[in-house]
Amino acid sequence: MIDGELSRRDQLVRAAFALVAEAGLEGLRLRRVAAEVGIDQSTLHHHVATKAALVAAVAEHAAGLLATTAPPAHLPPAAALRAHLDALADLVARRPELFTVTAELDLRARRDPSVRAVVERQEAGWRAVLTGLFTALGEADPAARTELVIAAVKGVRLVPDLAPLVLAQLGATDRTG
Amino acid sequence: MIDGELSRRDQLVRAAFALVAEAGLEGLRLRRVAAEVGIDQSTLHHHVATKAALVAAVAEHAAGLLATTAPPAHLPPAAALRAHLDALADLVARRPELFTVTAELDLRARRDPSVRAVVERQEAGWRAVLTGLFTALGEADPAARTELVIAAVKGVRLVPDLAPLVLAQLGATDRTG
Amino acid sequence: MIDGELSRRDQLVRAAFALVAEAGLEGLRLRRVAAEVGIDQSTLHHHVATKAALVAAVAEHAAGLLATTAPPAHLPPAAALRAHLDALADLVARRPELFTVTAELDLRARRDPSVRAVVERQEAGWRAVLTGLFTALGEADPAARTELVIAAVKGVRLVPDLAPLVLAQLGATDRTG
Amino acid sequence: MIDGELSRRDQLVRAAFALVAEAGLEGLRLRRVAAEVGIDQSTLHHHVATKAALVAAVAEHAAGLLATTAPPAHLPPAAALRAHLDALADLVARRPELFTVTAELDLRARRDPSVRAVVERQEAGWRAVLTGLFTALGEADPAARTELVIAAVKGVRLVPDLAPLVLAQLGATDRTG
DNA sequence: TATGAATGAGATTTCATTCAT
DNA sequence: TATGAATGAAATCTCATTCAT
Repeated sequence: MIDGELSRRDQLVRAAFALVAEAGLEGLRLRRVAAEVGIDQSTLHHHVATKAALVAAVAEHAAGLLATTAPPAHLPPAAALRAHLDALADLVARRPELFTVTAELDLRARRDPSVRAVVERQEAGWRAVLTGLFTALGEADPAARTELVIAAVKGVRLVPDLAPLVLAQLGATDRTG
Repeated sequence: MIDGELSRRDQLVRAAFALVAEAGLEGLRLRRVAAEVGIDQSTLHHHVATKAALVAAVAEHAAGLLATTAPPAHLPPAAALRAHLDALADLVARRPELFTVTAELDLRARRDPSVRAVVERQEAGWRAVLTGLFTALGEADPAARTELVIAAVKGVRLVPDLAPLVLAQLGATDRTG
Repeated sequence: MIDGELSRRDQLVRAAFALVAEAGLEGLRLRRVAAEVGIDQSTLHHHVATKAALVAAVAEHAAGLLATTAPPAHLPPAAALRAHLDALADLVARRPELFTVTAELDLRARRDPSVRAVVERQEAGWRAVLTGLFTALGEADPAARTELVIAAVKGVRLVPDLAPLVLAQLGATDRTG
Repeated sequence: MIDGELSRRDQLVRAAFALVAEAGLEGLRLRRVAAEVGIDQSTLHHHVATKAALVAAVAEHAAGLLATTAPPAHLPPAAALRAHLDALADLVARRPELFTVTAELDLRARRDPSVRAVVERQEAGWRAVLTGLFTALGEADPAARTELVIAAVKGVRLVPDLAPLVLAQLGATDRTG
């Protein structure tokens, strides 16, 4: 799907996404979003009712992008985990802004219920996948391993250069010896 | 030094800190900060020149609180690492807002040089401590272990309940066997 | 074009002009300008980006009014000079505020480059006209005569009643005999 | 009288005078005046009750400086006129700021009665001197000549470089031939 | 005489949103 | 779907002035 075929709404969401990556949610200005798409600021409201709705849409967009790292269902657990972590590393490298935006959204989710809903749904899915994998791998404490992975990924979000170094340590089966 | 003896400036910084924890940096309002301390909003500028300066002062305050988790110098490395992680877990449990504020500041640091300066200085110190410990412990890749700890801590910042679970996995000497 | 048909921007500029005449540039308040036109103060910014831009527009407006005193091109020099001075005297009598505003702008021009640009352009045009006339009249030192006229006009700006007395002395061809 | 012997009040008045020359009456800030003298802004109020009083004092100071151009009483009229114009030219060259300040005060006088009182008194004196001289010189219309001189001087105030050119034309006895 | 703290009034500007066209 | 004009609420910051010390 090329850019020209995107709906106005999608264009707006992507423009907002880019703006959040650049200036933060705090720096998000509807005027600029509209300008980026080439429409008037008041026209924007025909496509997105309110600023909060736009932010929620940005959250949905981000969740969609993150979902692409889910491992294929048919793979054996060890390979699936490896595939997932590789996909994450790849995504961090190719689209670092996505993770900046995610960090912004995590903070916003604390105060905005509609953002929280999206963020929590995405995270629940991720958590389920990881727990499933670690359980299949026979890990002693799959939940703990899961949280470590999630925390580590979230923690390197703003420093993409360090992501490979950190992610490489998460695939190892044994944690204590 | 009890609260009543704090300088007005310190009172303001702490009030701002609390407000950031509650409403985010985005929701920080000088009016409310002043009101919380019981002075006029114009008087606030008598003590803190500008909002940016206040935010920087909040960052300093946060850095100071985090510094209390540094392990005592005389401890052997294994105990020092344990002490540090325990102190972190303790701080997360007792003062979860500190970590919320830290997450806010990490994002702000991307755009505000004076906040960035404080945040980077704090993080550099932390990194040095961890790398020293892991080196002393004979870890194969002390830098990698350091980044994993930092990332994991940052990643659980907003979910204090999960902190023990995650932190418990970071002290283990062996990662791969 | 009657007042009711003026663009909002023009209405605002004229209201600002009147306010400067009354209270000085120092006393110019956007709130009052907007109120005078009957719109909200925030709407004013929809038409004029910034206060400085409004002041610059006022300067343009003043320059336009002053330009009406330029003598018709076809007149012989003596008549042209007389016509110009008469037009000036007439303008001083009919629109004394214009000259008050001009005096304000001359001072502001020292500090505001965009006002300076307008003021200097207007003055350069005036100077060129006068020098042309005095040269055509065979004056010994056209530049000197020009500056005397300009200075004298500027000097009586704030005392319209004295303008005729002063202007009457500027048309005389011979200055020293 | 050297600077160190000036009263605090005089120091403040001179500092204010300099600041008006630099930033205009509009840009006059008590804080800066106090800082320039090396005292606290609130201490300033022990010496000058109010900002308006300080401005009036600046006007007095300016009037005092202008008074130095009055011609010695004993000179014959022609020489006295020449002496006065020379003194003016000299003052413009040596202390151009004085004339900037004067221009500011003329505008302020329109709105501030206490400034107006000072300015009018000074101007009345000047007018009396000039009219006396032109009368003694047997001018046909001494009042008119007086106003031309006053206007011309006021008109070149902001362009000291042109002052000699303009002033030179004001001493000539004959105006029409 | 000097100061630091406090005040209150006010000013410009920004921004999301609405409405009529 | 699109727009330009308008709004109202709010926010930061400035500044002269006052008061207690």
